[in-house]
Amino acid sequence: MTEPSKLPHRGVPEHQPAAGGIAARARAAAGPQYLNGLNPEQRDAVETLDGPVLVLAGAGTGKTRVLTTRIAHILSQGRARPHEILSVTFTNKAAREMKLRLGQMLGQAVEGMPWLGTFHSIGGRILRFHAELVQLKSNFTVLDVDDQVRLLKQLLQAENIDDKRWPARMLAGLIDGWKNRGLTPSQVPAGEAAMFANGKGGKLYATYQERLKILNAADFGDLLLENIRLFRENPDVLRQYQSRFKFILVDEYQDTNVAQYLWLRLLSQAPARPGVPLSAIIPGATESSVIPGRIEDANSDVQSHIEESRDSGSALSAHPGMTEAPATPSSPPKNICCVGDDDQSIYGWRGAEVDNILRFEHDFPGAKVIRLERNYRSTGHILAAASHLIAHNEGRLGKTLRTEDVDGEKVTVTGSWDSEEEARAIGEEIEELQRAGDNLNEVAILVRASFQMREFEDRFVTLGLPYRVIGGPRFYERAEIRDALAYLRVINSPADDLAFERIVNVPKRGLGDATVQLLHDHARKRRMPLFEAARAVVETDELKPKARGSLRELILQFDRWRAQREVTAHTELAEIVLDESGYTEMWQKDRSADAAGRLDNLKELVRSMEEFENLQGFLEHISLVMDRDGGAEEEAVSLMTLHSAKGLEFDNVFLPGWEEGLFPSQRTLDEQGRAGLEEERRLAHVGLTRARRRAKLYFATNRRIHGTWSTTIPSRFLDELPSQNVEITESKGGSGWGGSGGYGPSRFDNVESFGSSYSTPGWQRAQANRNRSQGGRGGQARGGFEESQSSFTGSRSDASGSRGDAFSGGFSRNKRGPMVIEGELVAKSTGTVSEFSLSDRVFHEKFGYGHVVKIDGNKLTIAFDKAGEKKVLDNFVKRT
DNA sequence: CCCTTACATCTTTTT
DNA sequence: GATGTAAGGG
Repeated sequence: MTEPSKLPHRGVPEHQPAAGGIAARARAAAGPQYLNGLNPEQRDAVETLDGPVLVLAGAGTGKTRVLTTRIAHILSQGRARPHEILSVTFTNKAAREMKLRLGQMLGQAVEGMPWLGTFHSIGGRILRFHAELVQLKSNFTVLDVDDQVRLLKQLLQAENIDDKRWPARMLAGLIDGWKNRGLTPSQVPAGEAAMFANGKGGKLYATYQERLKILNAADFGDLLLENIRLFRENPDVLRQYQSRFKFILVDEYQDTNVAQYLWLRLLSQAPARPGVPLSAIIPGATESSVIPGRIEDANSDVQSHIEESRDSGSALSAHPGMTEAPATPSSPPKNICCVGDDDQSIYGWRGAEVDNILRFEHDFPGAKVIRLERNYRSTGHILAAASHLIAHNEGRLGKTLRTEDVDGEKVTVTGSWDSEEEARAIGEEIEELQRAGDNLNEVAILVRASFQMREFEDRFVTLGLPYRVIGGPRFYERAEIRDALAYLRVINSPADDLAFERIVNVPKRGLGDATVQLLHDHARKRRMPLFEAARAVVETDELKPKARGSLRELILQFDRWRAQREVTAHTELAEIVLDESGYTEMWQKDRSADAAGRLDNLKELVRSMEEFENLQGFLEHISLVMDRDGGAEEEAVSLMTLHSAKGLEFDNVFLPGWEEGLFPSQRTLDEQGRAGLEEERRLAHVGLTRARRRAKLYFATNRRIHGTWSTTIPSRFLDELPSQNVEITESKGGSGWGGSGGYGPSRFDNVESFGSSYSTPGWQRAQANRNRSQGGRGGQARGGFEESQSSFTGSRSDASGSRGDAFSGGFSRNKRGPMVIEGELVAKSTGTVSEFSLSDRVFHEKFGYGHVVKIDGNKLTIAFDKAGEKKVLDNFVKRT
């Protein structure tokens, strides 16, 4: 606790004094006001306006400041007007913050930046202008995951596919993945399309898209994918946007997916004369010199990317641009500036392609790369720990974060007996901080998975420690909000079948599955929306009198509301609808604990409508811009996942649950192999770099996962921390462990006695593999891998080298996790012949007996007698 | 048609 | 261990 009480930068990391030399200072003095206080690299990033620029901005290096200052610079230099700058972010929050900061920098006039927003909101905006060109109407509905799944469920039923075996959610995930990769139904690789429902996947995707058009709806993926299609099929439209956007800025570029990449690429192909170097393009010139031929080249260029991705069957190589030559030099990309940090790419599982940032220079020839490596956030020890950890990753551009700050306190690692003790220890430490005068707003607990949160909540409730959970279900994803929106959607567009179906029996009106089915049949036969079908059906005697009566009543209500819409303010209309439909009443009568909260949410929804001019405008934006951000700013500890912590910073950061299987997540390791491990490591890096002054890591020896207690092993990431920046402390819980002084090897010897799995053949074989590769050369497994990844040797030997690592020796060699990874790599690279053969009878601890149906290296597909078909590693089954 | 019981499932989640 | 979803009985 010898921390100096005031650090010069703390709390204002973006307003540090210029740290450059005399020359830099002189330039700064000469330049406009807003450039003051930028360091030389930041300033370079702001002032390099022409040509492609990639700003590699490490954690806490002033990324947002560079982006906003750059916009200010473009505007003040008269290089473009506000509506000629395209500036995309991923989150509404980031967009809001940029608007806010720009406003502060420029005085006002930010309203004139219509093209500052998220990928999806800008994509949606463009799409609405040209909706008819992609078979939509401009008031199309944006569906969320829920609607998507329900629609797909219907399609599955129509195709007579068992949605037990082929869940709609899975198909939704596949389609989402395809859209993320920029693939329209016809472009999906045949192998992948066949994966779902015995080859029907591709067709289902196609019919899904058709249904969306009939429903006048688009899902999130469509906002970009249909935009790309729009541009490709209508060069004149594309040209219009290409010449409008003089400058393009992209935030968090490491998180872009293929679709976003293609979209950016289309927009950034400047219509230019062949052979004119980019530097010669002066502002304004792009407008006048439009040469159609070149645009088509730009188009077909991107088209060929897509074609290519279709041809290559594998998901990995499907990334366009991975193998082909650089973009046509004669149509140079224009002024695009991407800011990102490959070390903070944590959304790979959602389709983000780290390769986009890794290949930037290749994709945009002549690109200038600027590294921001001066960290203005964390103390020396924290930064060193984070840097050393992330250095274990192989696939990165490489940055070295520096700080001029003091070393501060070492990063601490604390072991506890179980997760309960972990929560207790953290609770006590927070109370201690509180007593010492720290603000609770500067304390955060970052967990890997949300189920970890409960334990902390329980603890904090008993301690009376105020906390707030960040993340969780979004406001508009809550059932009551979606119900209310569904009513409004049916009023706005009677053809919105999904919305109609959602509320037709909410509250209960005696219109159950049978009735809905009847309406569906009727609607399908006459190719009309459900609502129209309902109108027709009530005139017949197909329904029982009771159902018929309530359906007629419902239709009359909607007719009345639609009429009222003309004469009533939209907020008032919403209140009337919620009231008259009996929806509010339904919750008022509900005696469950959260009913009151739901009613509050409904009020909040109506309140939020005030910001929009009318119902139409509200509905257009609601699904894109509604996010929580609960206002109440009382002093409280923040509790959130590592993912939602990105972009935030706190004085004190607690990082519990650093155990194998949980963090790194076993599932990620199983599914994504080495890439997954690296992403987990980036997540660890993100976690550490959130901390300004104190980062505290924890692991528990026992944790309850899925209801049963299991013994866990400290995360390998702990081993990867540099010992000189880490301090190992004893848990204050005091239970369980005798104080044998820290947790040395002896402790982990203890741990091992718990795990019976350590004597299994699989474990021993894995250990043998591990030892071989530890030895460096020679191991057959290792050799195979090195052949395919030539750069691996150097970085890895450094990484696993014994010097410096905090936990080298001792238990770190005895961990279970790495084996799986190594084993998988072995399987992939050497194609080791499995000791199993087809139709062998096998036994699995969890799934029971079965027989082998497919062998892929050491990965087996086994048809279990009871559990069905599963993929397992051969380590986990025994021949019978 | 609604309510009950059994059963499986169980990261992360910007839009 | 809790939660949500799907089939069965009233």
